[in-house]
Amino acid sequence: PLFEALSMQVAEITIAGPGFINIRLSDQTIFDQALAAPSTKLQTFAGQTVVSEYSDPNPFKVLHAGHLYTSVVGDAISRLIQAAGGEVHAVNFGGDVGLHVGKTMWAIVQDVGGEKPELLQNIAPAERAEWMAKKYVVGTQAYETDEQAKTQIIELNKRVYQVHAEGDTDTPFAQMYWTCRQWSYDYFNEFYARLGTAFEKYYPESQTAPIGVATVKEQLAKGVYQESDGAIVFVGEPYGLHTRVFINSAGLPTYEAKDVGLMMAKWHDYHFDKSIIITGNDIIEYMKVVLKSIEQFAPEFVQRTTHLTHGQVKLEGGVKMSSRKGNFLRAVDVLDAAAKANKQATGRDDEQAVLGAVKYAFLKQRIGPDIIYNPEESVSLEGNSGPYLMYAHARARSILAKAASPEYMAGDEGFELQPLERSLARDIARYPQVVQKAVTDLMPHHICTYLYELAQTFNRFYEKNRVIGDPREAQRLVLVALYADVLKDGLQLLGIVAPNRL
RNA sequence: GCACCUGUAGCUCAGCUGGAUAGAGCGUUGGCUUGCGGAGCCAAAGGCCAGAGGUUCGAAUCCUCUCAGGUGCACCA
Repeated sequence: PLFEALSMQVAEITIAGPGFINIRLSDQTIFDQALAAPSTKLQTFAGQTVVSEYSDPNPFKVLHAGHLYTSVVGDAISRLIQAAGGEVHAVNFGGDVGLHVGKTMWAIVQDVGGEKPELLQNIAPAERAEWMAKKYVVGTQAYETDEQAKTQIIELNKRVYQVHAEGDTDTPFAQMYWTCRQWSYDYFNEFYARLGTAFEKYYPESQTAPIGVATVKEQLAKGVYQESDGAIVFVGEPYGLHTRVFINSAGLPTYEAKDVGLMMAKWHDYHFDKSIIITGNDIIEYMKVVLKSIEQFAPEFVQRTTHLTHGQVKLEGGVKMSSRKGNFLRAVDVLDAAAKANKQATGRDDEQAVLGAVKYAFLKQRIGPDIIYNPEESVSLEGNSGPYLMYAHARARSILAKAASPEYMAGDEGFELQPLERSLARDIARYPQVVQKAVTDLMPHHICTYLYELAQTFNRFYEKNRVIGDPREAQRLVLVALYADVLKDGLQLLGIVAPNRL
């Protein structure tokens, strides 16, 4: 029976040199596979609960290019997992407590002239995020150059923890803190909405910190963590890692403890089958230590966790950046550069095209190394770009709009494809395998590479073959429809909207 | 110093669970295109896959070393 089934699908088997056998599928088989391609359902994550953490901006600070990048990548990966049957919960972790908050709050209090929450109303809503970012820079500089300021900032940092511990919403300082904190979250939400991504839950460090502290102290008693110079640390050397502080000598949790708390909170909330954390690659070693420490008391959490890391976003031409001075590449700088380039290239303002351009430019590259972003190239309608594929999709839809909806008659005897039809059908048929690879590797760029190749194959076909009015119109229309569907589906997996008309 | 990441065409990148002649885009050069949205198509030039060893029938891909660039190494996040 297997042989019989095969013989229906295989057109030819040839020896193709030493060690190679070529098996040519029948046109009917290729065509059937193409027909099934756009609607294939993958099962890799079927029935699994997946927590996907990415973006992770800190309240009281500005969103930089890296946040834009990780948001785009994290969104695409979440969509991939979802497409493979997973139930994805996108979450976001950020520091609403910690030294940077102390620095910013210190500068804010200085700037408005005391702990007077009513004075915050002088800051116009549109300027709040920018204003706070500047205060962070001022606070950071003061912390480094002014001993007295440093002492005050450390004190404020403790007070912020206290505000949380006591549930303080009344004192003037607490009111200022809560107001500014909310400004940050408003600013984040607006940004994510613009990108077309959304988070189910924010895990502020103020929430994970107490959990982390409790967990670390509990495991301290069991010997997982150790005391050292008044701090609580995890000694990583036995595992080939380094030692890190989880609770500092002042008794405050560091990022490490907050991350431990985050892991516990995620588990408590979701009982995940898989936990994916997407961050910059500067914290690879850090994360290894944190995970190794958790592995000592909750190995299954760590087994289910994947830490994906990516490089930094740099603008082509390389502007020197210094986060200390606050003149690094911000998320809006990237979007503005793309919008400007798009306006120049097309003469129009088109938010979807700009977003498609930026997302595609980020996603087409393998996750890992730094990415060099070129705004002009990203918005170009020629070459391997988001707008090019969006256009390709619109053009295909336009062909379809001119014809009656295609009907494919299955089971024709002696069904044959012409060479350019065949290569198009073959490329379409490959789609599920490509998505499968992207899902398995958690690498969206495979989809980009494929979609662009598909568009090229289509253009070669389209160059030489009339669709409407041709004797082969019926099956060609089917191919065009499948092509458009695959493009739309693929772009959608990347988080890119593919309108029928541009 | 130790650890990790990266090194493929002029530029930006695919290809990396080993397999046929290493592929795209941009840029350069030369053609095509009165037509379903020509934003395209065809072709040329351009590579010691950083370098050297090793494993293998076979290496851009795996291992070792060297070189170059980047990042991280206790109370920041």
